[in-house]
Amino acid sequence: MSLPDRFDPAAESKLYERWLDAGSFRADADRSTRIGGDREPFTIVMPPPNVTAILHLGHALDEVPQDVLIRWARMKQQEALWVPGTDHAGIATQNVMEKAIAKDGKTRFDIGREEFVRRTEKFVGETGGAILRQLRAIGVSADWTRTAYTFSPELSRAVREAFARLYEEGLIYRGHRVIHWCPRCLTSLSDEEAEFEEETGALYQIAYPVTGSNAKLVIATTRPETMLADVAVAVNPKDKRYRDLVGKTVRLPIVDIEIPIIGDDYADPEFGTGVVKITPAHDMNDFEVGKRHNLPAPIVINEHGEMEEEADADGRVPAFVRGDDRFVARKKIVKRLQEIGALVKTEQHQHAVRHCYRCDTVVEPRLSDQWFVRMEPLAKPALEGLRAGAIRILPQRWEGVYVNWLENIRDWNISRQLWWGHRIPVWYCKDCDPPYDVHVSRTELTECPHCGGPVRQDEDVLDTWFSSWLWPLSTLGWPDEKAEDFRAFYPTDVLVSGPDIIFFWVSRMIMAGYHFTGRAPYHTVLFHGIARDAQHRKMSKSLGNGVDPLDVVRLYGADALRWTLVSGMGLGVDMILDPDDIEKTFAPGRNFVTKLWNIGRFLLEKAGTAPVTPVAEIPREKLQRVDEWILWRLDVAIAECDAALGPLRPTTPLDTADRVRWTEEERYSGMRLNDLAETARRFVWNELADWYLEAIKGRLAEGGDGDDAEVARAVLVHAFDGALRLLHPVVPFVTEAVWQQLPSHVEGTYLVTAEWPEKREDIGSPARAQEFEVARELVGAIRQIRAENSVPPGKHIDAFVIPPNENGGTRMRVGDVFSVTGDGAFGEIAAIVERLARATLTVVDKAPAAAAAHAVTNVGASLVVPLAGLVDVDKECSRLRGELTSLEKQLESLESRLANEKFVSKAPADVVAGERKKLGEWNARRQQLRDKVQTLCGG
RNA sequence: GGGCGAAUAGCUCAGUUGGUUAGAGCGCCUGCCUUACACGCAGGAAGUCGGGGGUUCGAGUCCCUCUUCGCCCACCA
Repeated sequence: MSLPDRFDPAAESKLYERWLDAGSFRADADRSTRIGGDREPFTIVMPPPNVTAILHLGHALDEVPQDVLIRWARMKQQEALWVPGTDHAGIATQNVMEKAIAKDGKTRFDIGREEFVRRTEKFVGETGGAILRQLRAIGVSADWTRTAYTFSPELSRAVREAFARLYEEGLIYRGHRVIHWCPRCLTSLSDEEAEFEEETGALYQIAYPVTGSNAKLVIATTRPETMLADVAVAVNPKDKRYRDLVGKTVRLPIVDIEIPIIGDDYADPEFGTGVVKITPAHDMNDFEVGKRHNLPAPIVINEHGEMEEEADADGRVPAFVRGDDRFVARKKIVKRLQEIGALVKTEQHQHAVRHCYRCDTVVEPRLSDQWFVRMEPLAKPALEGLRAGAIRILPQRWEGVYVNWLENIRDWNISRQLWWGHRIPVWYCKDCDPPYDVHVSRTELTECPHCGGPVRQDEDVLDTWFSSWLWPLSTLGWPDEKAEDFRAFYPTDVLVSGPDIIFFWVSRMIMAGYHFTGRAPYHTVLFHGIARDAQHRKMSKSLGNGVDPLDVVRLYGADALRWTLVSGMGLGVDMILDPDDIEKTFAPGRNFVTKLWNIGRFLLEKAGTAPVTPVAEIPREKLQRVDEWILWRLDVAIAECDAALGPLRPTTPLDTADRVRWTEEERYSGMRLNDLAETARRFVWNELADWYLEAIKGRLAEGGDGDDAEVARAVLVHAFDGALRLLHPVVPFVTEAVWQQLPSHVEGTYLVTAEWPEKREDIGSPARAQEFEVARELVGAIRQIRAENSVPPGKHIDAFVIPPNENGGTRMRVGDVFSVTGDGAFGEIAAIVERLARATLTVVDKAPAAAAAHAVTNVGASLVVPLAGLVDVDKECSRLRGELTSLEKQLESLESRLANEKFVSKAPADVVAGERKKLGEWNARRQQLRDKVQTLCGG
């Protein structure tokens, strides 16, 4: 039986189908220990891609780590659930639709709200699943039977429940204030959706004549067009220059009306001229000042960002700018001010201007009525959760960002003047008295619950993030807390996301989790970096510098893509990929896949398909040193992979039984997926393939001792099986394909659900394994000498091994070849050297002068191989003594701390336990060091 | 204006309580189509760990400072 010499990436989709058919990704709520089952649940909710999205590398960066984690948990025999789904993405999707309509020269207003929503639904229905289908191509092992959608009837119910509950609790209110407005999207935005961008603009100084005097007040502004809506100028009451003017008036140029001079701390004497114009309707701060001084708020810019007066503007907008765009008007106003001599000066000014995060239009502050969520009460538990360790954020540096945002949280504007989204569940009744004006309802209202009269639903929709923040709850059945999935899988475990949505989404989910369920929605937040190109620019559609993951899959396979992403993914580090050379970028993954495949081929060819003896059943004495060595290396690899991934979940009780926290020791450990990849790669390639496989070729070959051949075969299968298990989360396809071919494979089983390997209990004394290291050292030394002397590869040589001896103030540190010659070790080692270095090993008591001379004069006939590991004793002794001194110092302080009753009684139990454990480790280390010093330095 | 991060081989990156000779992949050089694999094998060259100062027996790792790049936050018109 033989296989093609490459793994065919096209086979990946067939494997995926087989997993689906086997139900491998389906989680079973009944099995969760939380509702009486026998498996711990491990849950991840997928950050839902926008329904209109097509797969890009950002998705892969998001999904692949999640897939690694969920596959790992699944193999750890957890009841692993990964909930997939999509986001209706209100403003983003609406923009897409508006662009589509614009191709017919129409706007959404031309076709009307109902038709617009209908078309969007249709569009989403047609394309909505596409992104999820694409995810399958990269191996995403989500439970598709639980696919969710933020705008589905079920999740919409959660949205209404959340709104109603917050309203009833007084945490949602209607506010009349200046908000961020996008004049292109024609909607208000939250603070987070209005992003700052540094810009160089102009700072204009304008003179306002003081009424009844020749004096002028010079104000500074970056937005002169808003002066039309000025209702006052403010000076700082402590400012000696101006304080006598408070109470007087100035004449507003162009508009030609009188406005008061007021005193307010808001005016900063240090900035500009120390005088600031007050425009309540078009600036957030001015609005607050206006409120304090009871000033009107005339509006002179309309929703499209054009100069247009609305109510109470009293003819402030002169004819020459009426209808103009705000930026056109700005120029005209400046020109007019110049003409009438009111413009004092113009200077360059660097400032941050807010832009719409969806269309990049400069945001306009706009006075209007919106619904807000009072955030401060929600922020408190979210902060406390992090402090108590119920939640950890990796990498740690994002904790500060999270804390800072929550500590300075501002109320959340959740109204959007859009058509695509959850309609705000508020109805207004005209006929009732004002107290009954607003009706919030969980169900559709057709008549006023108070007077039975007609009601009108709020025209606005909710911020799309108002449904997103419920995602871990709503996808599991909330608000029905009796829902099976909710009971079985909430709280979830890990949330993987990009840090760019830490405020939009991650923090708000935590707030919602605590507020609505009293528990954090997950215990671990894992932030990954973003994809950048070779010039370190963010990959983006507009720059055209992206890598299409599907191209990579088609060319090299999903495993190659996953390998490159995972092995290159430092914790939270941006990923630099070259879109112009995807061969170079993804070849390492492809090559690795091929290597795995070929190890499989070798195994099949040389070891056949006959049933294989389990390693555990092989008597220890039948194992050769190389067998013990590779089994030991496997144990080490398993231990290192476990350490790289860390604990699945925290287990230390926080307060009640169902709440847990991370200990300090666990908190920042694990989740190093690149370490998993590297460790497993090193084992399977550099140890299993390069050494073990080469070393046993002779034993497997025909004519070898049947019994011993079976030992080698069994160990090989076992070690490779272990490697495939460790690697499966990273490269699921090729590992499954190869695993299915192993002689140990049981028909109908899949690696995807096979058990994660465990290291043997007793790996304490790998002495015989260590003896194999001598062989590795010898082979390395001989190969090196061969290469240096250009000995032809096929040429067989003799090699003499010189015993370690004292000379020139140095001693051999490793050199115990001779101590193991008596029990057969030398025979094993010699055989391996024979095979791997093509050299016949001869041990000599001392270097024969003839041999040495021969080595120089007649290379290839015989070589003298001094063992490596020469060490400068003086240097090494000084280092060891230093380490010992320092360790003893630290031990002393540790001992005194543990002797301190206050520390032992007051410090958290796990801290004390940790210190005790450390004490043990350090003592052992001290002994080790003392022994070393004793042997090496003689006391 | 505040805060954070990064700087390690030509490139992309590891380097977890300070401790043997700082690692990997790609690239480069030499030799090999050795019966699993040239998407491979063997060997090799290559790093004053951004600069300076400090703590220590010992610093890529801790402290201070400077330089360069990047990110986040912020109501200074």
